[in-house]
Amino acid sequence: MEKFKARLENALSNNHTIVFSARCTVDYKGRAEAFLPEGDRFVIIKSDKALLVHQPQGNTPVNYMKPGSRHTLILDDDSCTLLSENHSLKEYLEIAIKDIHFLESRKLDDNSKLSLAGNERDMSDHLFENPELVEPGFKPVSREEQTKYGFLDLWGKDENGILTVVECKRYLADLAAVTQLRRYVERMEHEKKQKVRGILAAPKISANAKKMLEDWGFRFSPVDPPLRLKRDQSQQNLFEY
Amino acid sequence: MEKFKARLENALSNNHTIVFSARCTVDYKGRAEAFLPEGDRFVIIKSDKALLVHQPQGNTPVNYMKPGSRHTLILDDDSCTLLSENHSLKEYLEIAIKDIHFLESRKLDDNSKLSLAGNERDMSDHLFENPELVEPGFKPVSREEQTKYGFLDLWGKDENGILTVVECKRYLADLAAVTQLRRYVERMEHEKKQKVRGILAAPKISANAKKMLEDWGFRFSPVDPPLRLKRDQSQQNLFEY
DNA sequence: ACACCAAGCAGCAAT
DNA sequence: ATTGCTGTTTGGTGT
Repeated sequence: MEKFKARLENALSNNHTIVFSARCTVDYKGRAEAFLPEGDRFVIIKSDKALLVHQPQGNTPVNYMKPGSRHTLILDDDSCTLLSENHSLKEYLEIAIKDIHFLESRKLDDNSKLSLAGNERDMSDHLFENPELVEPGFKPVSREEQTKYGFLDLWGKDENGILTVVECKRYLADLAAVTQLRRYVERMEHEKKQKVRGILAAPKISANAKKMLEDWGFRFSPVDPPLRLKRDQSQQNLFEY
Repeated sequence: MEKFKARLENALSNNHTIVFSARCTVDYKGRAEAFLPEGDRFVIIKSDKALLVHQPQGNTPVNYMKPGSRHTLILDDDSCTLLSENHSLKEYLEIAIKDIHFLESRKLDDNSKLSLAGNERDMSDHLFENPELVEPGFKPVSREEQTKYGFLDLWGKDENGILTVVECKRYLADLAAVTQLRRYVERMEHEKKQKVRGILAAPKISANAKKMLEDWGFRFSPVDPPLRLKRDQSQQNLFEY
């Protein structure tokens, strides 16, 4: 335990990224309150002092602390407690450690950022540049525009010159997407004192959402998910088969 | 590299939970497409075959694969590639490994589930049992009820017997919360053919949301966040100071 | 399986 | 800092 404490504190003070495996219980108190009974988990502390507790299953950490937390190890007789505090967020986490399986730490050298294609912004860009996909005669005017009643993905005029608001969804359009569109349409009608049309552009729409959309006189425009990243020849790889 | 391959494959076949640190690049193709240039990261593979790539900063993994993926290590001359595939989700991830810093794995014994208090359900329970917090004279009838137009947190009758729908939010009530409430109110008016009131119960509301709420004749009821877990004396601990 | 919704949401951009 | 909104959202619940 003393060895563990020394290694952990050294790693923390050197801004290493740390992972250890331990049998433990976890207590959390902050935005909510939670307790996790005894079991084996991996604990990660990053160089920005974010902390993650991972069980052997599932995509998400079972407990965590935000970056900028303070971590203190308190030794008991044959156990120890890792206390994580974030006073500014009023969040506190306590890992009662019964047994330590291993600890590794390392100064990670990584300044890279993920580049990603195929998000909703790409989709509204795509529709802005290919307006006939929304509907024939659609003339886009603006996209990604902030208003008091929300943030418009895309708007323009239809073939008859009527103001038209388009809300994009990458996958299924649901009830929330319809109410979102409706809010934008109403806001624009109120601002511009004229009739405004609403179009929901997505690959799919749920039955309930479709009914609500039609109740409100809006239109669904089936649109494929946005294009993928173009990659040069050197990045052609094992994906193709 | 051959040693790494042998250890990784052994750990995978024994359903260990694995963590290794490596200098690598990451490619993802699936719901979107992404590329992460070279850097040092931790990679975790869980016993359910979920995979996470963590950079030294930030709360969330920079890349990941869902549980049930298949992982294969392909050896090159002085490097190797970890290929993760999820055919049913059509997702593919490729980690091109330049250097390995360490690998640890372990069979984690953990059947525990997190117990959590202070979520939105607790809040609607609390208001159901203490209806005067919503407003004087409010008589709750039902909560957590599914309808065609959505899911009602709480509804009942006000002091004058008027049907009243309550939407709860644990923190800030925003524009989306107002449109959600509005959808429920309209649905219930349509179903019951009578006037229905709407109340948004939350600790706070944004200025824009408040304006929209009032435009629609709804009311904001300031309500404290829900109660925390009660803990017995044996669990009184280091949090208190 | 689909749909709807909360999340200790996180992270980002714009005000 | 607050607000609004997307997310390779995740995870849970109900139909």
